[in-house]
Amino acid sequence: MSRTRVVDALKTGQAGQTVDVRGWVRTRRDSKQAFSFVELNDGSCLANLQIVIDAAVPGYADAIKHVTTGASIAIEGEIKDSPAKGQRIEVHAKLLRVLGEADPLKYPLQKKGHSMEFLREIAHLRPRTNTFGAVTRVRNAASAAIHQFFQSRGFVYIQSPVITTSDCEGAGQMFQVTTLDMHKLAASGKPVNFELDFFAKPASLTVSGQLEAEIFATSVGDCYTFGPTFRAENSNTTRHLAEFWMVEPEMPFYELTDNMALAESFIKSVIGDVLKNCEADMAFFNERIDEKHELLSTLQNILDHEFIRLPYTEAVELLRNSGQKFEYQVDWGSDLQSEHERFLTEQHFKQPVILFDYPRTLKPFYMRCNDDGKTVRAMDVLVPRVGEIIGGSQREERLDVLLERMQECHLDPATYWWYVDLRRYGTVPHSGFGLGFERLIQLVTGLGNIRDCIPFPRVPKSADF
RNA sequence: UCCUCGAUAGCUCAAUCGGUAGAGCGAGCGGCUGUUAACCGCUAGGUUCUAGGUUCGAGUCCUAGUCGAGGAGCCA
Repeated sequence: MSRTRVVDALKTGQAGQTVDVRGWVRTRRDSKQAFSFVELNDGSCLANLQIVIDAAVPGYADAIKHVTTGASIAIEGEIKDSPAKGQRIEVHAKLLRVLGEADPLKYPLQKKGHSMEFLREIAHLRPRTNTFGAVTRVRNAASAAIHQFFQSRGFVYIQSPVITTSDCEGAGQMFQVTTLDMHKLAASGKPVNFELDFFAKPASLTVSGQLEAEIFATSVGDCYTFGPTFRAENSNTTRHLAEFWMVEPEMPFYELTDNMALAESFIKSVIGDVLKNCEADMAFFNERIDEKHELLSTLQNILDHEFIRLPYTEAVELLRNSGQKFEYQVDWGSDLQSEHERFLTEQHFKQPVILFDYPRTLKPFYMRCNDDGKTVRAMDVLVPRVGEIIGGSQREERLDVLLERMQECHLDPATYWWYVDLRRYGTVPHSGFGLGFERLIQLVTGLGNIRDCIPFPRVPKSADF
């Protein structure tokens, strides 16, 4: 007999069927003389399967002692309609095997709730909780939805390199990659000779796959990357990770307005898919994670309305005339503070906002310059709860302007020779954006801290597991 | 990196003016019960984050550090 997953047993199981179910014990409630109730979870869904084990099961008296929270068991039994409220069906065990015990004195997970901080310290066990089981399934569903969105539109999935020797876009501090012996180097007191290093030059972990994606956008067409990126910034916030996953589509012949439209339908599509495919998990987040129980309505609101499109210059005007008191003053030419962004998306519009046409001085060299000479075709998508979830732009496709901009940003075109080549040979208008995957998970799950949106968070001073 | 707060039982926390370290939950045992975040009783469980210092006496005050949380900056 093959194993039945709990999700299938609960969904389609009918009284009279014999099943083999296996998983981990969440709780056990005893009726001393008669039988025990066991809540079995195998991770296939949020809900547990209730197992009834009575004294007639071979070895009951001995085995039941080891059926404790966290233990793994295998059950052969018969599905019956449950006489009590709380579940449609239950399994009456005929055979019980304890596969792996979990010493109740030592097993760290209790029946009752734990703080998120504590669970981070036991990241190897936290997927066994309701919350992290749900996060894991939602993260999976969102990944699938992302590929589905792009694949159904003919986008090509590109694997951009994790190790790079180009200081891409200066998007942030980079983690160095080396095989040089640091102890020897430090002891020798001599300067580092990178010619002796593995790649014969300084190498780092990537901060973005965008520049590589542009190569493929200008060859195979619409494409996207979806992979890990690394920032060695000393950021200690609820919205930053040193290692995070980023989705970066890049499209030839797209102007900024096309880029915005794609970003909007992308976010809506993924949220819609997750709501549809993870109903129970999403209901759980709405009930148990979001204190106000507004998660589902917030997400539905995002689906139901068109994103606001607001030029940076108008946003500055709006903020200045809002009557709202801000800690930081709003000036044209300086970046909006998160309090300003939050005001726009959470209080003023109460829905996602796409800000665009930023001052060129605030943005990197590759963004396309507008004719006004002051702004570039940049866009940021702001969402309630999370803030900036997408950053993107139309790329500068004109060789002369690009070179001028690189000079302005004190970048050496020789370092970016291959990137410049894309403008030298058959250049086309093109656009793209980057979406922080964990921030999307934050938005969808309602979790307050991004460290709970990735299985094993890497942040300053912490990279356990 | 900066600002604020915090670290006490397995977990979540309390401990008044500097004077014998407690509770709830969890766990063990017993009872009760088609139970379901079950319920009732009993029991065990402590290097009060680390290193110094002040004091007759420090969980409590001082100094330094480590780690955590929230906010800010940077960004996705």
